[in-house]
Amino acid sequence: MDDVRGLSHADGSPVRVLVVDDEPDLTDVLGRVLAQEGWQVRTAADGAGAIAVAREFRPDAVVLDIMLPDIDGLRVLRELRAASPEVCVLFLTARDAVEDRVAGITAGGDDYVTKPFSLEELLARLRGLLRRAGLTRRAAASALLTVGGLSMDEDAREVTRDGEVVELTPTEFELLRFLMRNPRRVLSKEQILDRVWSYDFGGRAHVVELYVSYLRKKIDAGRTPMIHTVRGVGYVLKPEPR
Amino acid sequence: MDDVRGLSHADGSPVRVLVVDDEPDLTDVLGRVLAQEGWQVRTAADGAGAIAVAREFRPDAVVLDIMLPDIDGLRVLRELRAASPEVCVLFLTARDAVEDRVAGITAGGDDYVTKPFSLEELLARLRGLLRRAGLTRRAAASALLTVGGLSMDEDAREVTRDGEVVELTPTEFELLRFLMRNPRRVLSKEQILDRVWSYDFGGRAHVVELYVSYLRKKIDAGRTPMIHTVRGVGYVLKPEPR
DNA sequence: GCCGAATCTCTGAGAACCCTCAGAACCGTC
DNA sequence: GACGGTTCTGAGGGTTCTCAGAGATTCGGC
Repeated sequence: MDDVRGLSHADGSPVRVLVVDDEPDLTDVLGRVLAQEGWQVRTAADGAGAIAVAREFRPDAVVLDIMLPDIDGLRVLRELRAASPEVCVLFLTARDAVEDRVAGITAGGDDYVTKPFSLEELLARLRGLLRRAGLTRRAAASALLTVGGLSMDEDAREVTRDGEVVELTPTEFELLRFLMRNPRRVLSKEQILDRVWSYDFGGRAHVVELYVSYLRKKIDAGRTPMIHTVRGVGYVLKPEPR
Repeated sequence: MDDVRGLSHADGSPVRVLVVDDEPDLTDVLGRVLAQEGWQVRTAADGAGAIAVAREFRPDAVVLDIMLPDIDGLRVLRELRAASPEVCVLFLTARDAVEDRVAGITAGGDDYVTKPFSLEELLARLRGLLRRAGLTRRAAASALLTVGGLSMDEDAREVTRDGEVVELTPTEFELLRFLMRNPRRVLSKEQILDRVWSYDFGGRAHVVELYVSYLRKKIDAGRTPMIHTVRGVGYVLKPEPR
């Protein structure tokens, strides 16, 4: 379970993540979700706060909004790096500000997510960052999720059912990833919507039904179904009984 | 995987690289990239610092900017060589200052890269230096990359697909090298841009699409495609299934 | 077996994304 | 200074993806 939910240090202590953004709603949600994933979380609302917190918290990773009220995010980054060069950074950026400002970021191993993002995407990126940082010296094992006859290689973005490759669109992929990270657990449509779709998505839960139907067509077609409807509640992904 | 990512000494200890440049942004990114490649890295911002660090760090290779704020780079080199004659040096030079100064130096087996450079180019040069110096675990054979029916001789700059030689322009070659070093892993356009293009390149990710299209014409033309588009994410190089 | 509610699926429109072409700008060479 | 090769910009066009609406279907309770 440990490898699926929270990653931890070699000694078992939880990974520390610092979240920096000036919207309290966002830091709140992020803080809660990350904590739920088994990480130790602190938040800060601006650059000065981030630097102060980092000094004593010594985070392993930082989720950092580039647009901060006081100091420029890239400047904050440099400060953080000066204190601990190893720290991983996941940037949050507005869609249009991507091209010019984030240039060079992904080269150093860091990554970014454009607002508005889905929580699953942010989590996946963060996990990837930490995984790669912890594994630099060893072989770069790719993240492999498996549930019954289903398996997903997150790096290659390849999904197979009973050995056969299945082509998925980005949203389908994201939905399946969420299901595979929570096998045997019934997930409500609202829960799925909150995790897989961007936080500013206004639409109804109807899309979830639609995409579950897409997934079924590609994954369960003709085989023993793995995606089950729990009427009035939501959906479960279960490995077929052997 | 180990031979692809980090090179190491015969005894398995990681190769030590010292990076010397007065721009913190540059040493920062370089340091992280090199560390990610499995090397042990230290940085210095000037000649005096470099000499001091080298004394105790005893690097196997040095990435050295010729233009340093305090001491002339060539002077630093002489100092370093005096302490350990074996050290490999990769010079960083401004474009116009090339001929007069570096010409003589490279005779000694060292190499240079002109600013602004792409990270892939610098990495390739550094790997080449270390390989030729006999620091790698595997034999000092020429660097040969192979993915399915594709193979690339980095020294000869020759690429073949299913035995047929393919002519590539410098940028195409660099792009393909990056893809071949990360087979089966989906690379985003931003990632590719950050690695294959020079760090001062202001352009849009659109160029990546363009060059992928060039590469496809030369490499995949008429054959089973190896370069695949992952819509909304990026590109992957995959060996055709056998 | 019937009914209402929940769920599934089909369709189409709009948007996002990607590929390619043509030409301009930029080399280095002769 | 002209030329060939390379790199990059911009625009057009085709494809794919997402999502809303509406009808069809299934499910569970009665």
